[in-house]
Order: sequence, then structure tokens, then C-alpha cells
Amino acid sequence: MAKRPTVYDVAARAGVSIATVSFTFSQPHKVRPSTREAVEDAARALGYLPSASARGLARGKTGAIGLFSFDYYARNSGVTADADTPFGDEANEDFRMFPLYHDEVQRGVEMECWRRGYVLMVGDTKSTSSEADIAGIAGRVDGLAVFPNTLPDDILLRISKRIPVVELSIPINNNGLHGVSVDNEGGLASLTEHLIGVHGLTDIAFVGPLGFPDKEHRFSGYSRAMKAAGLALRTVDTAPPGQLAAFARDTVAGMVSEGTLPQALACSTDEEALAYMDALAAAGISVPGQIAVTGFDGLVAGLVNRPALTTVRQPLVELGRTGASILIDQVAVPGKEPVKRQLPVKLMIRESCGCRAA
Amino acid sequence: MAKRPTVYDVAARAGVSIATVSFTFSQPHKVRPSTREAVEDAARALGYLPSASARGLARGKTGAIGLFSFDYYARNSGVTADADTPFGDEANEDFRMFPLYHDEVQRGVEMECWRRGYVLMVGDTKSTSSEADIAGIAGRVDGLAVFPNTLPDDILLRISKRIPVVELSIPINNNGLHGVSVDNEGGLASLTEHLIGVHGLTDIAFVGPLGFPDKEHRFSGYSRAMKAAGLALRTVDTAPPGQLAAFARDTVAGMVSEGTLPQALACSTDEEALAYMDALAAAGISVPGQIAVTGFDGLVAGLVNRPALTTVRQPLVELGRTGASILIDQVAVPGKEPVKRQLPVKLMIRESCGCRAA
DNA sequence: GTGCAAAATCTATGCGCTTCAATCGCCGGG
DNA sequence: CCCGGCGATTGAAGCGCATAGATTTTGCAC
Repeated sequence: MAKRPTVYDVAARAGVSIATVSFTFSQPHKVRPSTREAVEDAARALGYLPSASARGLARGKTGAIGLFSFDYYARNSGVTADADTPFGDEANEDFRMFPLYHDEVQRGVEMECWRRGYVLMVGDTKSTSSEADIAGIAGRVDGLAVFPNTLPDDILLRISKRIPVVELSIPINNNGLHGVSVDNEGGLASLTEHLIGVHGLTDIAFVGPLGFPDKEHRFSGYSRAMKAAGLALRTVDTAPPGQLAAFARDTVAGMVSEGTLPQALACSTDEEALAYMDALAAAGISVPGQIAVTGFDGLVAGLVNRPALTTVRQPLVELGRTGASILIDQVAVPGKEPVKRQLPVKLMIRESCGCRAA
Repeated sequence: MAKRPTVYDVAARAGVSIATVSFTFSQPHKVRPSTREAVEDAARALGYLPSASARGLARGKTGAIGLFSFDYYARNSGVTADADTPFGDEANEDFRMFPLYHDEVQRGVEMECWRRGYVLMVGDTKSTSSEADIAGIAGRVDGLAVFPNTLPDDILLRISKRIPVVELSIPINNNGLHGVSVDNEGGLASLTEHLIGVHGLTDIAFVGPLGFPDKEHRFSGYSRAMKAAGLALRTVDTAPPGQLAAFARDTVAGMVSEGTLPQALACSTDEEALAYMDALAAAGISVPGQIAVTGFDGLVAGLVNRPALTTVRQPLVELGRTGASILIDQVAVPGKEPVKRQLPVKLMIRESCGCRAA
């Protein structure tokens, strides 16, 4: 690559000053047509590309929004990739099978950024991320979007002193950052009401480990609906994602042998619901014939499943869009108070609750 | 946001010069532990974040790779989004149903960038992209990856004079840019051989509009295999994506009424294959019972379809990874010649060719 | 042709950081 | 006690662009 031409080169070739060159690009109508053409010709001839670094420095804004995503490789292989790590076998199709939760959110962020004339910087958060890596992104954007629990809170707080930071899909809280969440409680409440009202079920168990804020809220939605109907609460635990299948199988086996199988399993995520449906099938129990199962998230995997999973659909793309939107608004007019927004969810009545023939 | 602290502020607070602050971040081992701590404390106290713009300017590199993606909103709504365009109904699930071709490629680019310590800038190419928009991205990255036919060639050429540019999934050619492609010809050749050798078919029609370089290569793979077996070539046209379903239906109806239905339809893309399978089903023709259908791409949609689509799987993630890899290599050591790489494809024998019970 | 306001262009400076060359401080040897 | 030598630190010069303010040019009325 030859040395990149600069404004100076263009100015010299066009016979004007660098200020004029700069103007030609930023305020084309402010410069006389003849000189504009001269500048543009010179730029074209030289293959000139304005340096975004220099521009960002001079203007104090970068025109970019940052998003901390995940290290897919590490996430799927369990290994943090480095330069020597060979790549996995693509024949393992599992991890690319369906769009993941974050993919959809990221898509939303992209869409909104582009719509508003920003570009998106995507960085990862590997376990080895140093503060320097993080600064590497935070330092080059005008706003930052992060998924919860990917970055230490203190770092987030520090960054948020300089540029707006929005947490995606974080329950409403008071950590001082901007945030977008969905109506976890209302969603599971109306799902539970559906199970009670439409299907007349009374023995409904909530499945999900508590401790995660999202799930707590979903639980309280379940709880609210059950109490309103005068029904007793009941919960079933789940294991960490990795052991989900085995755990579900054991749990189902246990309930079967003890004769304590509930009429419905209201799971706190689609992933859990799918695991329990597999376990139930393995135990020869029909869904929704003998037991209803519902999820939460609205993943495509649940839609493709047979019976199709009744669930609560989160507006994932919208979540990303809203996050980006808050950021861009804040860049323009920084507000005093953190912006918190909650998005509605949508009940997706499909087959696994017993609504249509499976 | 308070004024962002700079090296000067940190230097002042730590009682050192800005050069030392800079050193502390770039060559920590070169500075005495005591001063390093002083600097780090000051930086922490101030909430200092180095400005990537300034750093990029001073260093002449940005540490970012750019990718021109698509304007999803425009692609799915047919409308170019602007600040006033409201957002579509997410209930239209079609467009988020399966990971699209580009999503997987983008994922690959992300993975490789992160693995090598780069961040990714994703920009869109809306129909209204001005040269300035493009420069907006090209000017802030060290290398650029693009999908074919998204940017005018002359602009690409200009950009490639300054930074390495790689075309993803472009057939091998001589346009002077780096490129990654897949073995289109070999893929369709072995698929055709499978149809001939394993299933004993002789009347195999190639489906696909020629004119697109990729498809030309696929056609020649088909053609090669047919000729090698002494069979006659036969082609069926397809319409532009938008009218695919209707066109396929008409075509099938035509062939049925004329009694010219072939034994197999070797489609040039999964999308076409799926459309033809729908059309055949609508006409009451069984696949693979009465006719075999195959695709090319390896989309998830084909996997979920019943019968599952026999196809040629492109290594999409790997495509992105390879592209990014070429770029990053070129940033380090610019080469004279454009790098062209071709990736192998993989035959995915499933049901639609007749291999397993449908 | 002159005068003047508006438009066009230029001069000069700063944005925050990196880096090279130069300086400083400290140690041990002579 | 002085000097050389070496590592730690600093001074200063940019990197490429934007922009306020100064200056020149242009267009126009008189």
C-alpha cells in the first residue's frame, strides 16, 4: 500500500487549501461548483479516503456505536481461542442451527445504528479480556451496548462516566446505566392464566433456577397468576445449561416413579422447555396429551419442534433497536437520568399447551 | 458527560509526563513499577479511557476490520429506512426464521477478527449509500471485507489501493482484489454424480438462471458430470427470488401437462430447491418418490424441511473466517499479488434425493 | 470605475496520542 | 570524587482533519 494520500495532497493537487478540501466534503454547497469539482477530481485521482481517526479526533465524536458480544468460538468449544487454536469442525451443526438469542438482538442494534447513520463496532468479551481490550472498544465509540453479566460492573460504571452505556435485556434496576428490558412478569403471568383459564389446569409447576433476575421476574408472574386463581405454587429445579438434558431426564423419572407429575410445566426458558419435552418423550409421556409444557423466549427452535412450543416471545430485534436508539439519543442530548425502557412481550399459543392437535 | 480526561490529565495527576503515561499503557514493563502504579491509579481515579481516534491517528492503524453487510430493514421491507420510517411488525417471523447466508459469514468474520485481536465494524450498504458513507467506513479500518455486488467496482478498486479488500464468496477472477470462494463446480459435480451413480438417474435437469458467476460454475459442475456419464444436459429456468414460488408452480404445471417432468431437479440454490419442492407437493408429486430434488448452500431451512434437502453445504462460517484472515495477514505484511483462496464444500446426502425414507 | 456586503477561501490552531531523540538520575569502577 | 554507562523519563514533533476567525474574491448597485 502506497502512503495514503491526505487532505494536504488533495489540496496541493487541486490548488486550494486544506480547509477548502475539508469543506468540500462536509459542506459541499458552501463551496463554488468549480472548486468543488477540482477537489473531487483530485481526490478521485489520488484515491483519497478521509481518515476517520483524524476526523474523530478533530470532531470529538466517532460516529460509531459499540456492542460487546460474545466470543462464539469460546462459547461453543469451551476453549478461548488464540492464534494457535485450530478451528472446530463445521460439521457440528448444532451451534449454527438456529439464530441464537444474541444474534437477533445484535441484528436489531445493527439496524438501528444504520438507520441513524452510525456504524457498529462489535467486540467480544473473552474471559481473558483485559481492561485494555475493553478500552480498545470503549475508546472508539460514542455509545456502548452490553449484554448483562459480560463486563464487570465497576468497569461499566467507569465507562458510563464518559459515554452512554445501555444494558440490553437487563431487568429494571438502579445501577445508573441505561437499560432495556422486557415484561418478564406480565408474560409469564398471562401464559399461566392461559393454562388455568383455557385449559383448566390447576397443578402447574414453574421450572427454573431462581437467582437470575430475569427468572425471578418470570416466577413472580407465574406466582401472581396462580395466587389470583387460588392455586398452590410448585417449582421444579433445572440444572446449568450444560447438564440440562440429563437433569431433566432424572427429574422426570423421579416425578414419574413418585407419581407426582404435574399437569403442566411452565418453564422459564425455551431451552428448558425443549429439554423437558425430550425427557418426557423419552419417558413415554405425551405432550400435550398427558402434560402441557410451555417456554419463554420465542426461539425458532421451539417453533420447529413438534409439538410446537407454546411460549412467550421476546421482541429481541426490537430490544436491540431500542438499546441502540437510546444510545444515539443520548449522544445527541445527554440526559441526567438513566433511561429505562420495558418492552411488551407476546404470547405465542401453539401446540404444547394443548391448544391444537399435536 | 463531563469532559473526557486525556493523557494530560492523567499525567498531571500522576506527576509524570504524557509520554510516560503512554508508555505505561503500551510497554508496561518498560516503566518502573512505582511510576506504573501511580499512573494506573491516576487513570482509574479519573476514569480515563484512551481515545482510539487519537491513537489510530498517531499510529496510522486502527485495529479494526470493516465488513459491508446489508441493510436488513430495507432488504426485508423493500423500503430503505430513514429516521421517519416506523418499524415493521415483528410478528412477521419469516425474515428471522433461519440464519441467512450472510449471517453465518458475518459470524465467521467476527470470530476471526476477535481471535486476532481486531474489532469488527459493520456497516450497511443501502441503495442510497453515497461515496461519503462508504468512505466513512473504509477510512476507519485497516482492511475491508465485502459481499460481491454490494459496492461498485470502481469504488472497490480505489479503496483497495489504500487498504486490503477481500471479496467474500466471489468466484475466482482477476479483478485485483483478494477473494475467497467455494468449490461451486466440484460441489455440483459430485452431487450430480451421486444422482447418477447411486440412484441411477439419467434425466436430470439443472435449475437456475445463468448469468450469476456462482451459478455458472455450478452449472459447469453439473455439465461435467452429465457429460462424463454420457447423459444429455437439460436446464430449467427460475425467476427472481420474489416470484420464485409462482414461477416454480407454473413451471411444474407446465412440465406435468406436457409430460416432460425430469427424474431429478438439480437446483442451483437451496431456496430454489425448496420452492420447487413446494410446487411439486402442490401438484401432488412426491419427492423423492417420483422426482428427486437437490439444492446448494446448506441452509438450515433445507435441513428442517421434510423431506430433508440433499444439498451441497458451503462452509459459510469458514468463508468469513478465511476472508478476515487474509485481510489481517495483509495488514501485517502487504503482498504484491491478490490472494485468492477456494474452500471445499461438502455433500450433504439427506432425503430429497431418495437416500433415506422420506 | 468605485464601494460594499456577502460569499468563498485561507491561516492557524488544536484534537489526544505515539514515538524518537534527548535528557536525567543513579550506579559502580577507577 | 569524577566519569562512563545504562535504564527511566521527558520534550517535542507530528499523525490528518475540522473549524473559528481573518482575508480575499465576487457580485452588484451606484
